[in-house]
Amino acid sequence: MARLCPLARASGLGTALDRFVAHYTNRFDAKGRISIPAPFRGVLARDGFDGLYVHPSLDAPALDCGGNALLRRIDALLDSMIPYSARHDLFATALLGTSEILRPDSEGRISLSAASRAHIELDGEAVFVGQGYKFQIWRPDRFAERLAAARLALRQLREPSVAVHGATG
Amino acid sequence: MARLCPLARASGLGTALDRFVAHYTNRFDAKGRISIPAPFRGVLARDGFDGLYVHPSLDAPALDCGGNALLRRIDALLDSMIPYSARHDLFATALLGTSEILRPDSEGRISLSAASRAHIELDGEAVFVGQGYKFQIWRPDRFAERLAAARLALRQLREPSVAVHGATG
DNA sequence: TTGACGCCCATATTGTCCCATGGTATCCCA
DNA sequence: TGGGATACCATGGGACAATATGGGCGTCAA
Repeated sequence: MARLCPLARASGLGTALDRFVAHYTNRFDAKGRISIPAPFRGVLARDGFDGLYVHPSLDAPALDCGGNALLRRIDALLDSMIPYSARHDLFATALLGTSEILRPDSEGRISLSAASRAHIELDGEAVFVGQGYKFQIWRPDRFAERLAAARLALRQLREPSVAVHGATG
Repeated sequence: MARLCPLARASGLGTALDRFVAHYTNRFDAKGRISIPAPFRGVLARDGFDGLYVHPSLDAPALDCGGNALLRRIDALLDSMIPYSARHDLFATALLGTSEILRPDSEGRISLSAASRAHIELDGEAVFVGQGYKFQIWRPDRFAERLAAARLALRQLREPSVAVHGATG
């Protein structure tokens, strides 16, 4: 079984119904396949999207993944623009041109394209990070850095005057 | 709307399956033929257009391709302009006058006209870029440049001041 | 005749489907 | 409460199908 973060294990969030929560680390096999965590597959099934919509994250070295909920956000953005305008085409290129619709196999595995793997420099393992209406795929060490930075910022926010190293989570 | 297969209608997949998404790089063979990516062929088949409508892009060194959905967009654009106006005739010439209708062979390949190839300086390889209701054909290096620009523009539009570790949505 | 084009077949590669397996968590019953 | 049985899940690998690509051949028009 995939390694589950302690928070999810303790709270039972791993079985959340309609939102992607918690994070899981899985391995790529020799064929380049990787399992979508079962809880995420459950969310996708509820979402009604028979497949997985994937595109490079705009703000992070990661891939954004989801179903109809994610697709609706992209549709809303494009529909707000004038068809056939330069602006529409530019955004369609960034959002649709770099996307893929993957079809998980019967075991719930996907094969990421070479372009997607290269974008986040995936190698051997990947972390699936729940983000509510979508989830992200990270390179493990990059995600650890991001997580550490987030925690540090949180501590500093709560106790600005206390030495960071002494704080306990 | 294009006809939806029963599965797509039932599962809500229609909006995804009827759109050109992702991008693929294919090669020209010695005869100047190139394969339309299979997923795009599927969208075209669903669209019902017998052939492939192609014309030079208005704003980019690329070719716009599609079926009935693309033609409807062009019609709508022209209908929004004053008939016989200079503007109307200009667009009609650009969108209709320089277009061609190609017949893919039994393997799903097309042969672009010399004019079309010259327009985007195609040589050896071409990138097929999904844009929803249409797709574009690019020279690979030009597409890489456009993609970088598009992603930058989108990032700036969405969140002018992005938090380092914030949620990306 | 010659070259462009459509149609057919061949092939290597890639992707998909199916079954197997080992490990882990969960459940059930004593 | 504990221990065994069971279900679930990630992972591995073989078989098969789909796809991109190469090339031959006949037709038609210039």
